[in-house]
Amino acid sequence: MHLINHSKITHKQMQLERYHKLNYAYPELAHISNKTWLNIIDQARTLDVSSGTILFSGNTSCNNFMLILNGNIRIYQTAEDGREITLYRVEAGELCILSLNSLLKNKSINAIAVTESDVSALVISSDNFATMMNEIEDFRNYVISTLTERLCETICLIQDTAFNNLNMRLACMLGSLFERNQGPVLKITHQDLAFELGTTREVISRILKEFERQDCIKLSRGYIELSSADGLRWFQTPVK
Amino acid sequence: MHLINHSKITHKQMQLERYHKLNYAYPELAHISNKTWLNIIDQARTLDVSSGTILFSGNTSCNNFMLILNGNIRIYQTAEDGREITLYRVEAGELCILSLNSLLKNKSINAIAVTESDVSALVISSDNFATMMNEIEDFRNYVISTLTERLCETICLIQDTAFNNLNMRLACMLGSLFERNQGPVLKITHQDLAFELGTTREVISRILKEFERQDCIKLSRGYIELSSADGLRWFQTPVK
DNA sequence: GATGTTATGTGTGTTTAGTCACATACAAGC
DNA sequence: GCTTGTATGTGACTAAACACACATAACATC
Repeated sequence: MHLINHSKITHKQMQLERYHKLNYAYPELAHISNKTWLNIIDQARTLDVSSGTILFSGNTSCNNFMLILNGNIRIYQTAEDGREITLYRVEAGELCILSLNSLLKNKSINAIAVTESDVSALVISSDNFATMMNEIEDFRNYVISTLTERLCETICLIQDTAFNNLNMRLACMLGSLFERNQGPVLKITHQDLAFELGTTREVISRILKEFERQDCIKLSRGYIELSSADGLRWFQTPVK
Repeated sequence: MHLINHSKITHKQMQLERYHKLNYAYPELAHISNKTWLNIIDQARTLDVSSGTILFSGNTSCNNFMLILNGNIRIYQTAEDGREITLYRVEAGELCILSLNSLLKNKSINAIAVTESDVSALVISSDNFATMMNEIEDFRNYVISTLTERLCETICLIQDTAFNNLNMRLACMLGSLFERNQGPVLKITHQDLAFELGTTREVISRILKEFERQDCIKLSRGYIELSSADGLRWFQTPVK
Protein backbone atom coordinates (compact mmCIF):
# COMPACT_ATOMS: atom_id res chain seq x y z
CA MET A 1 0.00 0.00 0.00
CA HIS A 2 2.77 2.29 0.90
CA LEU A 3 4.60 1.29 -2.26
CA ILE A 4 1.58 1.83 -4.50
CA ASN A 5 0.98 5.21 -3.01
CA HIS A 6 4.57 6.12 -3.55
CA SER A 7 4.40 5.00 -7.18
CA LYS A 8 1.29 7.12 -7.68
CA ILE A 9 3.07 10.14 -6.43
CA THR A 10 6.05 9.66 -8.68
CA HIS A 11 3.77 9.09 -11.63
CA LYS A 12 2.04 12.37 -10.93
CA GLN A 13 5.38 14.04 -10.55
CA MET A 14 6.46 12.62 -13.88
CA GLN A 15 3.33 13.97 -15.54
CA LEU A 16 3.96 17.40 -14.10
CA GLU A 17 7.54 17.25 -15.26
CA ARG A 18 6.31 16.29 -18.72
CA TYR A 19 3.93 19.25 -18.92
CA HIS A 20 6.62 21.52 -17.66
CA LYS A 21 9.00 20.45 -20.42
CA LEU A 22 6.28 20.48 -23.04
CA ASN A 23 5.11 23.96 -22.19
CA TYR A 24 8.63 25.21 -22.02
CA ALA A 25 9.45 23.82 -25.45
CA TYR A 26 6.13 24.75 -27.05
CA PRO A 27 4.94 28.06 -25.61
CA GLU A 28 2.47 28.35 -28.50
CA LEU A 29 0.69 25.26 -27.25
CA ALA A 30 1.12 25.88 -23.54
CA HIS A 31 -2.29 27.43 -23.00
CA ILE A 32 -4.25 24.52 -24.44
CA SER A 33 -6.34 23.08 -21.62
CA ASN A 34 -8.67 21.02 -23.77
CA LYS A 35 -9.46 17.65 -22.27
CA THR A 36 -8.59 15.75 -25.43
CA TRP A 37 -5.20 17.38 -25.44
CA LEU A 38 -4.50 16.54 -21.83
CA ASN A 39 -5.58 12.95 -22.34
CA ILE A 40 -3.44 12.43 -25.37
CA ILE A 41 -0.42 14.02 -23.80
CA ASP A 42 -0.88 11.81 -20.75
CA GLN A 43 -1.08 8.74 -22.96
CA ALA A 44 1.94 9.68 -25.06
CA ARG A 45 5.00 7.54 -24.78
CA THR A 46 8.30 9.26 -24.09
CA LEU A 47 11.07 8.51 -26.53
CA ASP A 48 14.66 8.98 -25.46
CA VAL A 49 17.36 8.44 -28.04
CA SER A 50 21.02 9.27 -28.06
CA SER A 51 22.85 11.47 -30.51
CA GLY A 52 23.33 9.96 -33.94
CA THR A 53 20.16 7.87 -34.02
CA ILE A 54 18.40 7.59 -37.35
CA LEU A 55 14.71 8.32 -36.80
CA PHE A 56 13.67 7.66 -40.34
CA SER A 57 15.25 7.15 -43.74
CA GLY A 58 14.14 6.05 -47.16
CA ASN A 59 13.42 2.58 -45.81
CA THR A 60 12.25 3.00 -42.27
CA SER A 61 9.37 5.41 -42.17
CA CYS A 62 8.08 7.19 -39.13
CA ASN A 63 4.48 6.33 -38.34
CA ASN A 64 4.11 8.53 -35.34
CA PHE A 65 4.00 12.19 -34.71
CA MET A 66 6.57 13.64 -32.34
CA LEU A 67 6.67 16.60 -30.03
CA ILE A 68 10.32 17.26 -29.32
CA LEU A 69 11.11 18.22 -25.76
CA ASN A 70 14.88 18.28 -25.99
CA GLY A 71 17.63 18.15 -28.57
CA ASN A 72 17.63 18.60 -32.29
CA ILE A 73 17.30 16.60 -35.46
CA ARG A 74 18.85 17.06 -38.87
CA ILE A 75 16.90 16.20 -42.01
CA TYR A 76 19.05 15.66 -45.06
CA GLN A 77 19.31 13.97 -48.42
CA THR A 78 22.13 11.97 -49.95
CA ALA A 79 23.57 11.45 -53.40
CA GLU A 80 25.10 8.26 -54.74
CA ASP A 81 28.60 9.75 -54.59
CA GLY A 82 28.38 10.30 -50.83
CA ARG A 83 27.47 13.95 -50.88
CA GLU A 84 24.76 15.15 -48.52
CA ILE A 85 22.63 18.24 -48.26
CA THR A 86 20.84 19.43 -45.17
CA LEU A 87 17.21 20.26 -45.77
CA TYR A 88 16.43 21.65 -42.35
CA ARG A 89 16.67 21.02 -38.66
CA VAL A 90 14.00 20.41 -36.08
CA GLU A 91 14.63 21.61 -32.57
CA ALA A 92 12.67 21.35 -29.37
CA GLY A 93 9.44 23.25 -29.89
CA GLU A 94 9.30 22.57 -33.60
CA LEU A 95 7.48 19.94 -35.59
CA CYS A 96 8.97 17.38 -37.88
CA ILE A 97 6.65 18.08 -40.67
CA LEU A 98 8.11 15.55 -43.07
CA SER A 99 6.86 12.74 -40.91
CA LEU A 100 3.39 14.00 -41.84
CA ASN A 101 3.91 12.48 -45.24
CA SER A 102 4.35 8.98 -43.93
CA LEU A 103 1.62 9.69 -41.43
CA LEU A 104 -1.00 11.01 -43.82
CA LYS A 105 -0.17 9.13 -46.96
CA ASN A 106 1.72 6.22 -45.52
CA LYS A 107 4.42 6.99 -48.05
CA SER A 108 7.96 7.56 -46.90
CA ILE A 109 9.96 10.44 -48.19
CA ASN A 110 13.38 10.29 -49.71
CA ALA A 111 15.21 11.87 -46.80
CA ILE A 112 16.98 10.90 -43.62
CA ALA A 113 16.40 12.21 -40.11
CA VAL A 114 19.18 11.81 -37.59
CA THR A 115 19.48 13.16 -34.08
CA GLU A 116 22.38 15.55 -33.58
CA SER A 117 22.16 15.42 -29.82
CA ASP A 118 20.38 13.34 -27.22
CA VAL A 119 16.71 13.80 -27.96
CA SER A 120 13.66 13.25 -25.86
CA ALA A 121 10.24 13.49 -27.43
CA LEU A 122 6.61 12.64 -26.87
CA VAL A 123 5.39 10.07 -29.35
CA ILE A 124 1.83 10.52 -30.49
CA SER A 125 0.08 7.82 -32.45
CA SER A 126 -1.32 8.41 -35.88
CA ASP A 127 -4.89 8.16 -34.56
CA ASN A 128 -4.31 10.53 -31.71
CA PHE A 129 -2.67 12.96 -34.06
CA ALA A 130 -5.76 12.89 -36.27
CA THR A 131 -7.96 13.48 -33.23
CA MET A 132 -5.87 16.44 -32.16
CA MET A 133 -6.00 17.93 -35.62
CA ASN A 134 -9.75 17.63 -35.70
CA GLU A 135 -10.58 18.75 -32.23
CA ILE A 136 -7.96 21.24 -31.16
CA GLU A 137 -7.99 24.37 -33.23
CA ASP A 138 -4.82 25.83 -31.75
CA PHE A 139 -2.87 22.68 -32.36
CA ARG A 140 -4.16 22.50 -35.90
CA ASN A 141 -3.21 26.08 -36.60
CA TYR A 142 0.25 25.50 -35.22
CA VAL A 143 0.76 22.48 -37.45
CA ILE A 144 -0.46 24.25 -40.55
CA SER A 145 1.58 27.31 -39.79
CA THR A 146 4.71 25.20 -39.32
CA LEU A 147 4.03 23.31 -42.51
CA THR A 148 3.58 26.51 -44.47
CA GLU A 149 6.70 28.03 -43.05
CA ARG A 150 8.71 24.93 -43.84
CA LEU A 151 7.50 25.01 -47.42
CA CYS A 152 8.62 28.61 -47.78
CA GLU A 153 12.03 27.89 -46.33
CA THR A 154 12.41 24.93 -48.62
CA ILE A 155 11.59 27.11 -51.58
CA CYS A 156 14.26 29.56 -50.49
CA LEU A 157 16.70 26.69 -50.37
CA ILE A 158 15.86 25.89 -53.99
CA GLN A 159 16.59 29.44 -55.00
CA ASP A 160 19.85 29.21 -53.11
CA THR A 161 21.07 25.94 -54.64
CA ALA A 162 19.85 26.83 -58.11
CA PHE A 163 21.21 30.35 -58.45
CA ASN A 164 23.92 31.09 -55.90
CA ASN A 165 27.51 29.99 -56.16
CA LEU A 166 29.26 28.15 -53.38
CA ASN A 167 31.31 31.11 -52.20
CA MET A 168 28.17 32.98 -51.41
CA ARG A 169 26.31 30.02 -50.01
CA LEU A 170 29.19 29.16 -47.70
CA ALA A 171 29.56 32.77 -46.56
CA CYS A 172 25.85 32.89 -45.74
CA MET A 173 26.00 29.57 -43.94
CA LEU A 174 28.95 30.73 -41.84
CA GLY A 175 27.15 33.98 -41.16
CA SER A 176 24.15 32.27 -39.69
CA LEU A 177 26.25 29.75 -37.81
CA PHE A 178 28.25 32.53 -36.16
CA GLU A 179 25.03 34.34 -35.34
CA ARG A 180 23.64 31.38 -33.47
CA ASN A 181 26.99 30.55 -31.93
CA GLN A 182 27.97 31.91 -28.57
CA GLY A 183 31.30 33.58 -29.12
CA PRO A 184 33.33 33.95 -32.31
CA VAL A 185 34.81 30.45 -32.32
CA LEU A 186 32.77 27.91 -34.20
CA LYS A 187 33.36 24.19 -33.74
CA ILE A 188 32.83 22.56 -37.11
CA THR A 189 34.84 20.63 -39.68
CA HIS A 190 35.13 21.36 -43.37
CA GLN A 191 33.49 18.05 -44.12
CA ASP A 192 30.48 18.99 -42.03
CA LEU A 193 30.12 22.22 -43.94
CA ALA A 194 30.32 20.26 -47.18
CA PHE A 195 27.49 18.03 -45.92
CA GLU A 196 25.42 21.08 -45.11
CA LEU A 197 25.72 22.51 -48.58
CA GLY A 198 25.74 19.42 -50.73
CA THR A 199 29.32 19.62 -51.96
CA THR A 200 32.74 18.10 -51.21
CA ARG A 201 35.34 18.79 -48.57
CA GLU A 202 38.12 20.01 -50.86
CA VAL A 203 35.88 22.64 -52.36
CA ILE A 204 34.94 23.93 -48.93
CA SER A 205 38.57 23.90 -47.76
CA ARG A 206 39.58 26.07 -50.71
CA ILE A 207 36.83 28.61 -50.25
CA LEU A 208 37.50 28.81 -46.52
CA LYS A 209 41.17 29.40 -47.30
CA GLU A 210 40.14 32.26 -49.55
CA PHE A 211 38.02 33.73 -46.75
CA GLU A 212 41.02 33.44 -44.46
CA ARG A 213 43.27 35.22 -46.96
CA GLN A 214 40.71 38.03 -46.99
CA ASP A 215 40.98 38.17 -43.18
CA CYS A 216 37.35 37.23 -42.63
CA ILE A 217 38.09 34.12 -40.59
CA LYS A 218 40.92 32.20 -38.98
CA LEU A 219 41.15 28.46 -39.50
CA SER A 220 42.37 25.81 -37.13
CA ARG A 221 41.76 22.12 -36.84
CA GLY A 222 38.09 21.59 -36.09
CA TYR A 223 37.39 25.27 -35.50
CA ILE A 224 36.69 28.43 -37.43
CA GLU A 225 37.14 31.80 -35.78
CA LEU A 226 35.37 34.90 -37.01
CA SER A 227 37.77 37.80 -37.58
CA SER A 228 35.58 40.17 -39.54
CA ALA A 229 31.83 39.81 -39.82
CA ASP A 230 31.79 42.71 -42.29
CA GLY A 231 34.40 41.04 -44.44
CA LEU A 232 32.31 37.91 -44.48
CA ARG A 233 29.21 39.87 -45.34
CA TRP A 234 30.98 41.07 -48.45
CA PHE A 235 30.88 37.50 -49.74
CA GLN A 236 27.25 37.07 -48.81
CA THR A 237 25.96 39.31 -51.59
CA PRO A 238 26.18 38.73 -55.34
CA VAL A 239 29.31 40.20 -56.90
CA LYS A 240 28.60 43.75 -58.14
CA MET B 1 -41.13 42.19 -61.92
CA HIS B 2 -40.60 40.14 -64.96
CA LEU B 3 -37.00 41.29 -65.14
CA ILE B 4 -36.28 40.49 -61.49
CA ASN B 5 -37.71 37.06 -61.89
CA HIS B 6 -35.61 36.49 -64.94
CA SER B 7 -32.48 37.65 -63.11
CA LYS B 8 -33.22 35.24 -60.27
CA ILE B 9 -33.40 32.35 -62.64
CA THR B 10 -30.09 33.17 -64.29
CA HIS B 11 -28.50 33.63 -60.89
CA LYS B 12 -29.61 30.17 -59.88
CA GLN B 13 -28.35 28.79 -63.16
CA MET B 14 -25.03 30.44 -62.57
CA GLN B 15 -24.81 28.90 -59.12
CA LEU B 16 -25.55 25.48 -60.54
CA GLU B 17 -22.95 26.01 -63.22
CA ARG B 18 -20.46 27.01 -60.54
CA TYR B 19 -21.07 23.86 -58.50
CA HIS B 20 -20.84 21.78 -61.60
CA LYS B 21 -17.43 23.21 -62.45
CA LEU B 22 -16.24 23.06 -58.85
CA ASN B 23 -17.19 19.45 -58.37
CA TYR B 24 -15.71 18.53 -61.69
CA ALA B 25 -12.39 20.17 -60.82
CA TYR B 26 -12.33 19.00 -57.19
CA PRO B 27 -13.84 15.53 -56.97
CA GLU B 28 -12.29 15.19 -53.49
CA LEU B 29 -14.47 18.02 -52.27
CA ALA B 30 -17.55 17.25 -54.34
CA HIS B 31 -19.37 15.37 -51.60
CA ILE B 32 -19.21 18.17 -49.03
CA SER B 33 -22.76 19.24 -48.32
CA ASN B 34 -22.03 21.20 -45.18
CA LYS B 35 -24.03 24.43 -44.93
CA THR B 36 -20.98 26.56 -44.20
CA TRP B 37 -19.35 25.24 -47.32
CA LEU B 38 -22.36 25.94 -49.50
CA ASN B 39 -22.71 29.44 -48.09
CA ILE B 40 -19.09 30.34 -48.63
CA ILE B 41 -19.05 28.92 -52.13
CA ASP B 42 -22.18 30.91 -52.94
CA GLN B 43 -20.57 34.05 -51.60
CA ALA B 44 -17.28 33.54 -53.43
CA ARG B 45 -16.39 35.92 -56.19
CA THR B 46 -15.44 34.47 -59.54
CA LEU B 47 -12.11 35.60 -60.90
CA ASP B 48 -11.46 35.39 -64.61
CA VAL B 49 -8.03 36.31 -65.86
CA SER B 50 -6.34 35.82 -69.18
CA SER B 51 -3.16 33.93 -69.86
CA GLY B 52 -0.01 35.66 -68.70
CA THR B 53 -1.50 37.45 -65.70
CA ILE B 54 0.68 37.76 -62.63
CA LEU B 55 -1.34 36.65 -59.62
CA PHE B 56 1.31 37.41 -57.07
CA SER B 57 4.99 38.26 -56.96
CA GLY B 58 7.47 39.48 -54.40
CA ASN B 59 5.62 42.76 -54.17
CA THR B 60 1.97 42.03 -54.70
CA SER B 61 0.88 39.35 -52.31
CA CYS B 62 -2.26 37.32 -52.61
CA ASN B 63 -4.60 37.80 -49.68
CA ASN B 64 -7.22 35.41 -50.80
CA PHE B 65 -7.52 31.72 -51.19
CA MET B 66 -8.39 30.40 -54.61
CA LEU B 67 -10.16 27.34 -55.89
CA ILE B 68 -9.15 26.97 -59.51
CA LEU B 69 -11.92 25.89 -61.84
CA ASN B 70 -10.06 26.19 -65.12
CA GLY B 71 -6.57 26.69 -66.43
CA ASN B 72 -3.19 26.45 -64.81
CA ILE B 73 -0.68 28.59 -62.99
CA ARG B 74 3.09 28.45 -62.90
CA ILE B 75 4.97 29.31 -59.73
CA TYR B 76 8.59 30.22 -60.28
CA GLN B 77 11.55 32.11 -58.93
CA THR B 78 13.96 34.44 -60.68
CA ALA B 79 17.65 35.29 -60.41
CA GLU B 80 19.20 38.69 -60.99
CA ASP B 81 20.71 37.53 -64.28
CA GLY B 82 17.30 36.74 -65.77
CA ARG B 83 17.30 33.03 -65.15
CA GLU B 84 14.12 31.45 -63.85
CA ILE B 85 13.26 28.15 -62.22
CA THR B 86 9.80 26.63 -62.06
CA LEU B 87 8.85 25.51 -58.56
CA TYR B 88 5.58 23.87 -59.45
CA ARG B 89 2.33 24.30 -61.29
CA VAL B 90 -1.20 24.53 -59.99
CA GLU B 91 -3.98 23.22 -62.18
CA ALA B 92 -7.72 23.12 -61.83
CA GLY B 93 -8.49 20.97 -58.82
CA GLU B 94 -5.30 21.83 -57.01
CA LEU B 95 -4.53 24.38 -54.35
CA CYS B 96 -2.06 27.19 -54.53
CA ILE B 97 -0.51 26.44 -51.26
CA LEU B 98 2.04 29.20 -51.35
CA SER B 99 -0.68 31.77 -51.04
CA LEU B 100 -1.25 30.27 -47.61
CA ASN B 101 1.88 32.00 -46.48
CA SER B 102 0.60 35.46 -47.26
CA LEU B 103 -2.76 34.37 -45.95
CA LEU B 104 -1.65 32.94 -42.63
CA LYS B 105 1.36 35.06 -41.88
CA ASN B 106 0.64 38.05 -44.04
CA LYS B 107 4.13 37.67 -45.37
CA SER B 108 4.70 37.37 -49.09
CA ILE B 109 7.00 34.76 -50.48
CA ASN B 110 9.82 35.31 -52.85
CA ALA B 111 8.16 33.73 -55.86
CA ILE B 112 5.98 34.67 -58.79
CA ALA B 113 2.71 33.13 -59.89
CA VAL B 114 1.64 33.64 -63.46
CA THR B 115 -1.27 32.13 -65.36
CA GLU B 116 -0.24 29.99 -68.31
CA SER B 117 -3.72 29.88 -69.78
CA ASP B 118 -6.99 31.66 -69.21
CA VAL B 119 -7.90 30.91 -65.63
CA SER B 120 -11.17 31.08 -63.78
CA ALA B 121 -11.22 30.62 -60.05
CA LEU B 122 -13.37 31.10 -57.00
CA VAL B 123 -11.91 33.68 -54.67
CA ILE B 124 -12.40 32.98 -51.00
CA SER B 125 -11.64 35.62 -48.43
CA SER B 126 -9.12 35.09 -45.68
CA ASP B 127 -11.88 34.95 -43.06
CA ASN B 128 -13.96 32.48 -44.98
CA PHE B 129 -10.93 30.33 -45.54
CA ALA B 130 -10.30 30.24 -41.80
CA THR B 131 -13.92 29.30 -41.21
CA MET B 132 -13.71 26.48 -43.71
CA MET B 133 -10.52 25.18 -42.17
CA ASN B 134 -12.11 25.14 -38.76
CA GLU B 135 -15.48 23.76 -39.60
CA ILE B 136 -15.07 21.45 -42.55
CA GLU B 137 -12.94 18.46 -41.80
CA ASP B 138 -12.78 17.21 -45.36
CA PHE B 139 -11.65 20.56 -46.65
CA ARG B 140 -9.05 20.82 -43.93
CA ASN B 141 -7.70 17.38 -44.70
CA TYR B 142 -7.48 18.19 -48.36
CA VAL B 143 -5.54 21.37 -47.66
CA ILE B 144 -3.12 19.66 -45.32
CA SER B 145 -2.66 16.76 -47.65
CA THR B 146 -1.89 19.12 -50.53
CA LEU B 147 0.51 21.10 -48.40
CA THR B 148 2.36 17.98 -47.31
CA GLU B 149 2.57 16.70 -50.82
CA ARG B 150 3.89 20.00 -52.10
CA LEU B 151 6.57 19.99 -49.43
CA CYS B 152 7.70 16.55 -50.50
CA GLU B 153 7.82 17.50 -54.13
CA THR B 154 9.78 20.60 -53.30
CA ILE B 155 12.27 18.53 -51.39
CA CYS B 156 12.68 16.26 -54.39
CA LEU B 157 13.37 19.34 -56.47
CA ILE B 158 16.17 20.27 -54.09
CA GLN B 159 17.73 16.85 -54.50
CA ASP B 160 17.42 17.27 -58.24
CA THR B 161 19.02 20.71 -58.47
CA ALA B 162 21.69 19.93 -55.91
CA PHE B 163 22.90 16.58 -57.17
CA ASN B 164 21.86 15.93 -60.75
CA ASN B 165 23.52 17.37 -63.79
CA LEU B 166 21.62 19.20 -66.46
CA ASN B 167 21.75 16.38 -69.01
CA MET B 168 19.85 14.18 -66.65
CA ARG B 169 17.51 16.87 -65.41
CA LEU B 170 16.60 17.84 -68.97
CA ALA B 171 16.08 14.24 -70.01
CA CYS B 172 13.75 13.73 -67.05
CA MET B 173 11.91 16.93 -67.76
CA LEU B 174 11.39 15.93 -71.41
CA GLY B 175 10.31 12.50 -70.27
CA SER B 176 7.53 13.82 -68.09
CA LEU B 177 6.53 16.44 -70.67
CA PHE B 178 6.17 13.75 -73.34
CA GLU B 179 4.22 11.59 -70.93
CA ARG B 180 1.65 14.28 -70.31
CA ASN B 181 1.64 15.34 -73.97
CA GLN B 182 -0.86 13.90 -76.37
CA GLY B 183 1.24 12.57 -79.24
CA PRO B 184 4.99 12.59 -79.68
CA VAL B 185 5.34 16.21 -80.80
CA LEU B 186 5.91 18.65 -78.00
CA LYS B 187 5.42 22.37 -78.51
CA ILE B 188 8.06 24.15 -76.46
CA THR B 189 11.05 26.40 -77.05
CA HIS B 190 14.56 25.91 -75.74
CA GLN B 191 14.22 29.11 -73.74
CA ASP B 192 11.13 27.77 -72.01
CA LEU B 193 12.98 24.62 -71.03
CA ALA B 194 15.79 26.78 -69.68
CA PHE B 195 13.24 28.67 -67.58
CA GLU B 196 11.91 25.40 -66.25
CA LEU B 197 15.28 24.20 -65.09
CA GLY B 198 16.91 27.42 -63.98
CA THR B 199 19.58 27.60 -66.65
CA THR B 200 20.27 29.39 -69.94
CA ARG B 201 19.09 28.81 -73.47
CA GLU B 202 22.46 27.96 -75.02
CA VAL B 203 23.06 25.21 -72.52
CA ILE B 204 19.68 23.66 -73.28
CA SER B 205 20.22 23.94 -77.04
CA ARG B 206 23.49 22.06 -76.80
CA ILE B 207 22.11 19.27 -74.66
CA LEU B 208 19.09 18.91 -76.93
CA LYS B 209 21.42 18.70 -79.90
CA GLU B 210 23.26 15.92 -78.17
CA PHE B 211 19.96 14.08 -77.56
CA GLU B 212 19.18 14.53 -81.25
CA ARG B 213 22.56 13.11 -82.30
CA GLN B 214 21.74 10.08 -80.14
CA ASP B 215 18.45 9.76 -82.07
CA CYS B 216 16.31 10.31 -78.99
CA ILE B 217 14.50 13.34 -80.34
CA LYS B 218 14.10 15.44 -83.47
CA LEU B 219 14.31 19.20 -83.23
CA SER B 220 12.47 21.83 -85.20
CA ARG B 221 11.61 25.42 -84.56
CA GLY B 222 9.30 25.55 -81.55
CA TYR B 223 8.83 21.78 -81.41
CA ILE B 224 10.54 18.69 -80.13
CA GLU B 225 9.56 15.29 -81.46
CA LEU B 226 10.19 12.12 -79.53
CA SER B 227 12.00 9.49 -81.59
CA SER B 228 13.05 7.03 -78.91
CA ALA B 229 11.67 7.06 -75.41
CA ASP B 230 14.13 4.33 -74.48
CA GLY B 231 17.03 6.35 -75.78
CA LEU B 232 15.87 9.27 -73.69
CA ARG B 233 15.50 7.07 -70.65
CA TRP B 234 19.16 6.23 -70.97
CA PHE B 235 19.95 9.84 -70.09
CA GLN B 236 17.50 9.87 -67.21
CA THR B 237 19.66 7.69 -64.99
CA PRO B 238 23.07 8.51 -63.51
CA VAL B 239 25.98 7.44 -65.73
CA LYS B 240 27.10 3.94 -64.74
C1' DG C 1 9.29 38.98 -101.25
C1' DA C 2 10.99 42.47 -98.03
C1' DT C 3 11.12 43.12 -93.23
C1' DG C 4 11.08 42.39 -88.50
C1' DT C 5 10.82 39.09 -84.88
C1' DT C 6 11.71 35.05 -82.64
C1' DA C 7 14.12 30.67 -82.38
C1' DT C 8 18.02 28.02 -82.98
C1' DG C 9 23.07 26.62 -83.89
C1' DT C 10 27.62 27.01 -82.64
C1' DG C 11 32.54 28.58 -81.82
C1' DT C 12 35.33 30.17 -78.23
C1' DG C 13 36.62 31.40 -73.83
C1' DT C 14 35.92 31.60 -68.75
C1' DT C 15 34.40 30.28 -64.39
C1' DT C 16 32.94 27.12 -61.15
C1' DA C 17 32.77 22.84 -59.19
C1' DG C 18 34.22 18.28 -58.62
C1' DT C 19 38.07 14.54 -58.71
C1' DC C 20 42.29 12.38 -57.56
C1' DA C 21 46.36 11.99 -55.29
C1' DC C 22 49.11 13.15 -51.98
C1' DA C 23 51.48 15.89 -48.23
C1' DT C 24 51.09 17.67 -43.92
C1' DA C 25 49.44 18.57 -39.41
C1' DC C 26 47.18 18.05 -35.15
C1' DA C 27 45.38 15.40 -31.11
C1' DA C 28 44.92 11.46 -28.15
C1' DG C 29 46.59 7.50 -26.14
C1' DC C 30 49.81 4.11 -25.28
C1' DG D 1 58.44 9.69 -27.80
C1' DC D 2 55.59 6.80 -31.44
C1' DT D 3 51.35 5.39 -33.51
C1' DT D 4 46.86 5.99 -35.26
C1' DG D 5 43.19 8.35 -36.66
C1' DT D 6 41.13 12.40 -38.29
C1' DA D 7 41.43 16.98 -40.35
C1' DT D 8 43.35 20.05 -43.44
C1' DG D 9 46.19 21.98 -47.51
C1' DT D 10 47.13 21.91 -52.20
C1' DG D 11 48.59 20.91 -57.06
C1' DA D 12 46.88 19.36 -61.23
C1' DC D 13 43.33 17.83 -64.00
C1' DT D 14 38.52 17.27 -65.81
C1' DA D 15 34.01 18.36 -66.48
C1' DA D 16 30.01 21.09 -66.25
C1' DA D 17 27.87 25.20 -66.77
C1' DC D 18 27.79 29.81 -68.19
C1' DA D 19 28.82 33.95 -71.13
C1' DC D 20 29.47 36.34 -75.35
C1' DA D 21 29.15 36.89 -80.05
C1' DC D 22 27.51 35.95 -83.90
C1' DA D 23 25.37 33.28 -87.93
C1' DT D 24 21.38 31.17 -89.59
C1' DA D 25 16.84 29.85 -90.08
C1' DA D 26 11.90 29.84 -89.67
C1' DC D 27 7.75 32.38 -89.38
C1' DA D 28 4.57 36.20 -89.54
C1' DT D 29 2.72 40.11 -91.79
C1' DC D 30 2.25 43.43 -94.55
